[in-house]
Amino acid sequence: MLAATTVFDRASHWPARFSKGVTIYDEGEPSATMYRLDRGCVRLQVNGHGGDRQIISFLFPGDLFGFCLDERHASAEAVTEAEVTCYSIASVLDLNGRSAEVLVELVNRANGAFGELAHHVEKITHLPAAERLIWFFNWLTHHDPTAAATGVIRLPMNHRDIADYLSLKPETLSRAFRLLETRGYIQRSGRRGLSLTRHALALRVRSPEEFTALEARPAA
Amino acid sequence: MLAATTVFDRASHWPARFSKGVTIYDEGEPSATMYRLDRGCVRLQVNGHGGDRQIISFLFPGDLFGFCLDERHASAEAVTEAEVTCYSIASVLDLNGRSAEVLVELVNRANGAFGELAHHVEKITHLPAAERLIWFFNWLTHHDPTAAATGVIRLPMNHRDIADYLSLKPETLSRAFRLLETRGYIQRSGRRGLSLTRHALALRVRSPEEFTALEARPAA
DNA sequence: CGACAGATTGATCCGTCTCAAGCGTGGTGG
DNA sequence: CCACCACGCTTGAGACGGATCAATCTGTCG
Repeated sequence: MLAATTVFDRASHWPARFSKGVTIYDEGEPSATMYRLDRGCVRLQVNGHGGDRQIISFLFPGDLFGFCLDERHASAEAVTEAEVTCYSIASVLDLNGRSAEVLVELVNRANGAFGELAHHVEKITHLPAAERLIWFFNWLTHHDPTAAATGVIRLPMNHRDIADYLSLKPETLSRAFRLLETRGYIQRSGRRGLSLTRHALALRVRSPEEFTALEARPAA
Repeated sequence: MLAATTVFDRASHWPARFSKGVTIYDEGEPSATMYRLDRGCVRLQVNGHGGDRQIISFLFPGDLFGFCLDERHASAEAVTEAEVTCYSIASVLDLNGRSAEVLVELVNRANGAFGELAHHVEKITHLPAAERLIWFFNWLTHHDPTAAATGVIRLPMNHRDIADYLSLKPETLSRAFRLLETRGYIQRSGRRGLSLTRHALALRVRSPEEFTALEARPAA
């Protein structure tokens, strides 16, 4: 998967680093640079009127972001210290004249992001709090083979970020955490550490749909 | 704006027509064709577990859709009788080798859709029912210069579609309609016709943010 | 080790969903 | 062209889930 992104390495690029909490770009800014995340975690978000914030997606190493040709449609902020590779958009466009892979890669990435967001919307609007959280854990493990195998997750973001991603208030999220813990789906260690129990892992091999529908609703 | 889409007319293309309610493609299907909508209205949607449906976007003439290179990430259905131009994806990719505009056009469309969806999520998760509806009217007028000028709208879709787009139940949507009517923001004629009143039009010149925040909340 | 931001817990409120009847419009057939 | 029928929209009453407000607790970092 890293190989796929090296398509762009023939365009002009350079490394950069953003520290925790820093804004990488803001919605509405003109865009001249796109990024590939190499280490850390980044969030894409839309900031609403009254300080309300909707996190659109969390990005992990290997993910591409900011490939807008005109201006930024959302903001990007570093969740943790983040190392990225920056690509000049002009030179990526130029590269397209020489290599057809560029279009394929960009359009696939864009469509993938769109599809993922579409499903995210469906989930956060139709699932109750605890099931949204399970959905989130499932989604996290898709981006981390280690977590998928062992069930151990080290959350890079705080609860407020998760709440804004799942469209819940921190208090409600906290109650959802406790509910899943009580029911034996997760075990927590500290604020950022958690492991999916055998119980949850066994269920997770099936489709997320079945998992959430059949197992999270009824009381243990 | 129609001129921009004729970029693709150098690729192989043909016309097609779908009647009301017909599925154009389903999520998960392999994709070999992309479309430009010429007349009518199409909806993109994700179908959840228990018959729950989230409408991601309504498409209008001039809009491009289905430009996935591998498989469909969402379903597309005709809201009304719809006339489209179909483009072979293979030949669009081929065209990219000869014309750099192809990449620019596709990536811009994809990013535009992503940005719009991101904002849609923010709205439907943070706004109360009546304000979501106002947001929807505003969004509709962006796609129809005539409506923007006169304030008269002929809805192509039924209330159930609007409800699934705004993530509301039909009953709640109905109450939101009545509320806006009572407060003098809209007048309705029949099930599909409505006009934004002077009151609403005057407010609409400002940003949707101000409009929804300042004017829809307090009782008249 | 100490302090502070972030997380938890409890009590209460409010908006939307749900279930159940009545419409009314728009489309159909006579 | 009009009358009728059916589907979709409307309206009401009640329940429920998440939001809110406020106090306390606890990891994490200096």
